[in-house]
Amino acid sequence: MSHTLGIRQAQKQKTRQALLDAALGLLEEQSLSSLGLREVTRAVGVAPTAFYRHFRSIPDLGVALVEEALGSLHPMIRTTVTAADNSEERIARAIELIAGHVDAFPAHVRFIARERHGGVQPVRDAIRDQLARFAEEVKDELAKDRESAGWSEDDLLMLAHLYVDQMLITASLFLEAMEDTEEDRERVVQVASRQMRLISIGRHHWLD
Amino acid sequence: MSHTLGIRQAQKQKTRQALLDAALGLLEEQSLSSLGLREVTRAVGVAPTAFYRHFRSIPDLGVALVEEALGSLHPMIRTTVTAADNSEERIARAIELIAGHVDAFPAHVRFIARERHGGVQPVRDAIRDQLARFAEEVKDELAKDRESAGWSEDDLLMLAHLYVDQMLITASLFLEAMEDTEEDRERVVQVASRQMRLISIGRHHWLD
DNA sequence: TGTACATCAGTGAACGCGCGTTCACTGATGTAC
DNA sequence: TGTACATCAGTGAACGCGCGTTCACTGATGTAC
Repeated sequence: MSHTLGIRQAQKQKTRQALLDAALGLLEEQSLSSLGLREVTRAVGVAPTAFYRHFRSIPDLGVALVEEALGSLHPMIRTTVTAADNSEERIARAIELIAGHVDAFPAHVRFIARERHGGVQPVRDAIRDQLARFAEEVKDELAKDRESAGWSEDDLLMLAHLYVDQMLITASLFLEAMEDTEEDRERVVQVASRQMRLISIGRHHWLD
Repeated sequence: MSHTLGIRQAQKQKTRQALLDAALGLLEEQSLSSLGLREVTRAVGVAPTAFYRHFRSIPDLGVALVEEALGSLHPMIRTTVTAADNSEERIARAIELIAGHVDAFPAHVRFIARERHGGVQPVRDAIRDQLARFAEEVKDELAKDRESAGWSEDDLLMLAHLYVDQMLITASLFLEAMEDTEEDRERVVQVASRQMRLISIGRHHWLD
């Protein structure tokens, strides 16, 4: 016998997820700071008051969206970093991974890029904390690489932040290029690859 | 005899500037996408309708703010890049320049960081265009350096974008650290310096 | 310098509208026996 | 299995409020003669 949720709880989760999805969709064209509670419930098709059964406020919903969005970025960043040393093929694969992630979760990527410096402080804080945790993980991943021999903890963390920021910049470029021609997208690939390569070269000669 | 504006035009410019200043102040705690016209006129002390004598809409005011804010960033980026080769002292000086600029124009820096990926498209477009122009200038500046011998135009532009992005990231870190202790600020200086150094090293060995 | 008219930055009343939040409610689901 | 009661996700009416925009206006500044 599988342990299923009660009908009530299952329905509640479904509505909650619908609110999150609707909000994410509406945030394609505006910032969280101007998103309205009624706007979200209207998009879902529930009464405005139903919102309060799930979230205290829009900023509260925003924080929940951070968890969801960075949950999806998590494996992407991890895999990308593992792939990102200075060999050409591995850099190319890392860039492809980022491009694929942006294609799969464009709204998540947009949300993080937009709200990272956005107008709602609890959300900014949540993103900052999650990205710091990512950087820590990336640091641990980098530490395993034999190229990291002789590196201090501080330097590894510095490099980890550089990689995380670079990935977000690249993801953001792919997002902007989503409706462009294949040629424009290729140009993004070229620039991102070269920037990643330059960082890899810097990493390689760091201890010279 | 100096050519002064008429009293009428001078007063109009003064009000216009007051609207821009008030908007910038209000944007410390929210995004442009949620900024209200009445909010801005209230802060200035004029009737809501006076707004229309100066701007069509809030996004229109936002575009004007981009010009103003990036006008102030312009000399900073230029000087920083000129200073940013791989010698330790020059990197330190570049970081100091960025820190000084953030101290002098925190609201401008915050506005650009926030609205670069914000919810108002015309403003995003204006920022993207201006940053692309900056990158072109930085490229021209880099081209003059003897270390750029043998570099392709594409590679120089790639490096220019990397520098511009890195400067914005650093500026944004200083902004977040503005109310922190001196120790926290020093940590930002350390990380930013090392990242800049790593990029410089990558640049130095690019043609190996 | 003075006068008569034109310009136009800023005003203030009025409008319709959507907002966030409160409250008592309903009725399906859950639970105790 | 059936019954009686409790829970609670979602409802719908109502509220006061601030919003963006329109319009005809005022009165200081500018201009022509």
